Amino acid sequence: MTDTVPKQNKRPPTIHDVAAQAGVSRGTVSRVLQGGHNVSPASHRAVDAAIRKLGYVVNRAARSLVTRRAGSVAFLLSEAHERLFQDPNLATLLRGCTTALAEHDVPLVLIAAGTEAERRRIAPYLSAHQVDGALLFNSNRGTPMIDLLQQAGLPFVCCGKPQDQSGSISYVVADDREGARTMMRYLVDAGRKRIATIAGPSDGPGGSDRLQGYRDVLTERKIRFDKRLVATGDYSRASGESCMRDLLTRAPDLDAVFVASDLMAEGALRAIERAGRTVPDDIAVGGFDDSSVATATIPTLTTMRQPWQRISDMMVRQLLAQIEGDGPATVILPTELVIRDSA
Amino acid sequence: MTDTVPKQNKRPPTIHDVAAQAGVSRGTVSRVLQGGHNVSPASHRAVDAAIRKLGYVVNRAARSLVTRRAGSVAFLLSEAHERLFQDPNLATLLRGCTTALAEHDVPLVLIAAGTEAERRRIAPYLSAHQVDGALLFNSNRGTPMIDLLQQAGLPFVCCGKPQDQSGSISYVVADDREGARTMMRYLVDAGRKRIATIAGPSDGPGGSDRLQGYRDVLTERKIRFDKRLVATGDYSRASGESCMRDLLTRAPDLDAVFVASDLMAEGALRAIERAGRTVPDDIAVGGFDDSSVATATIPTLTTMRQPWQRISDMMVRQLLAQIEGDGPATVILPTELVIRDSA
DNA sequence: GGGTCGAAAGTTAGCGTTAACACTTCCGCC
DNA sequence: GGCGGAAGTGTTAACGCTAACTTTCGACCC
Repeated sequence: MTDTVPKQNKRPPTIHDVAAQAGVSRGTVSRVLQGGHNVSPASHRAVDAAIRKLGYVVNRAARSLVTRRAGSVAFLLSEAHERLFQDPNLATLLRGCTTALAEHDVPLVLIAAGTEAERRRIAPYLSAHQVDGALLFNSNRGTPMIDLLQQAGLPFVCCGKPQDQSGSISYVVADDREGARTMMRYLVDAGRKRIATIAGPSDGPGGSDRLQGYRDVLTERKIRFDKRLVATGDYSRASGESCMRDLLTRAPDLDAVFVASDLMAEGALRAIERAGRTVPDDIAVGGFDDSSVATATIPTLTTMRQPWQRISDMMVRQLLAQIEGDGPATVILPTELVIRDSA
Repeated sequence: MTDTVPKQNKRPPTIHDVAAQAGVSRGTVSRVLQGGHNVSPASHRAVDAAIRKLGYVVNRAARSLVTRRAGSVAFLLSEAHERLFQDPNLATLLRGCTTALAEHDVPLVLIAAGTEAERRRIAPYLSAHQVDGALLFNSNRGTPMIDLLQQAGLPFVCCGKPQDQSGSISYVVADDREGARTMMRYLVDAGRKRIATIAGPSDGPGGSDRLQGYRDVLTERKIRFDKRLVATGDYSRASGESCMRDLLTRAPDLDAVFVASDLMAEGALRAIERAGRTVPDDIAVGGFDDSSVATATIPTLTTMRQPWQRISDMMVRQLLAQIEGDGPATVILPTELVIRDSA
């Protein structure tokens, strides 16, 4: 009379089973799991074979209990709902961090922390070290989340320069200022004389650095700064469009525009088209990000590529290092000019 | 001679500390943690007070070890890289599930499973039940991930109807067919006579249901089906634009178009504008999704809202129920017509 | 008054892993 | 030939929690 239930889930193998199979002690198996120091090649091979044979996977809960490490890190979604849904960079970063962490076998826990209520809810979770560290996107807008993390004594790494630089906070950014300079030099070298810019909010990602880069090159090339050629958007498509309209009104003779994000650049392209001007013949447009929209526009966008892959990797590396006891660090990564049709 | 290190991290309080503080046994504290059955009101209060006073947070690793439950669920990113970055619905769903799960105090682990290599890597992780269940987005394209989950014996819920319906698979979808009908009836009732449609790929989200809804209403209203009025895109902006161009060539007299996604509708708007026609006067445009782009277009999009909030909630509820032992179920949620400027 | 029952509480045995410790070898060296 | 040390291995005590088991204590009923 066999069991009627098809095949009941028999317990997964434990380190004990592996030890028995390999003919060694649990301790030796554990040592192999930790990297195999002080284990003879023969034992190592035996254990490896046993692990494969049994399909053994370490029980993270048990490990976590004794090591007092969660073995996972959090990605904090600190953005408000609306913004979250629109930023193509967030998706890119999230994907990059997930992949980078997978390489280290560290699960990524997604945590919503956009509202005050959410922050209150997760505070005990973080304080109790249910994760070993946290990754932050766009930490720039306000610092409540950062305060919380510091108070919890949890290692964390921001993507983007945090506003409050008082404490030593780890962060990874693209070189916004130099990137802006590169784009500007490209426009100048292409013979453009009246170059406008649509900057982002000074407290947003990139901060005022991209605007600063714009000014740097004007100075460098001895071009007079004209404040009529500067507009400030909020990184949304709509703001890019309205800023461009304003610029075209204030300075109809402009022949290029450096836009601080691709999304705004898309809006700008639209405004230019509606004004009956052409890109790039009348007006050259340079973006920033090389996000997914850059290839979707007509014409496609010439833009500065942010090295998201490397940014993710560095954030993860920095975070893991910090968890291991390293001090905070800041990493600045170079951007790359991607030439397409708009300039 | 006090310690020089500022304030070393003293151990967080354990259930033992709480018991001592409350003057009860560990068992009683645990019972309170489980919901407080068979605990006298007095003890319950004492334990609650102790928990608050000590700032106690349960150690999930220890709990997990003894309950043989991970206490977390996975969100599987089964999309290839490029698509992932562009789908506004994914971000919405991800956010919704995170929030819904937070309510149940269940962490969401993000797992990349878009490539074959990634799938191979996570297979043991899933088989070893390092998560209690999985949430899937867009399971439609192929079933390798589903096979893997079934093999691992892990409960899971899909967003969208899975292609392979052989096994009984839990899924949650918006009522695509009825939604399409609603939009179509709206267009017909508005006096449109030649209504075209841009459908999505039949193996994509929404499948052929939205196209079916289109045909349903034609039949219902005794309008002859004209295959020149049907184009098939791939849900991208670019495909919406090119499909619309085709439609305008094949049937210049069309006076409305029902587009199976907002992103494609955005492309369609563009094609219409370029063709020198106006929306909604010449041509009415109806979208599907009510994603973030719907309010960003000019004119804003009339569209069918997918109830992402409820979809997330139901997915989470279903998954948790399944983890508790319930059988699979399918949930179909109604969509809602959102009237804006394009129709 | 003895028996039964159930609620409320205490007691205890693990859950699977690691890390600290203890124990053998075995090698090289004085 | 004894001694120190290192490499390899086994042994064991936690880690914090839950669940099953036991105990206590009244209430209630015949």
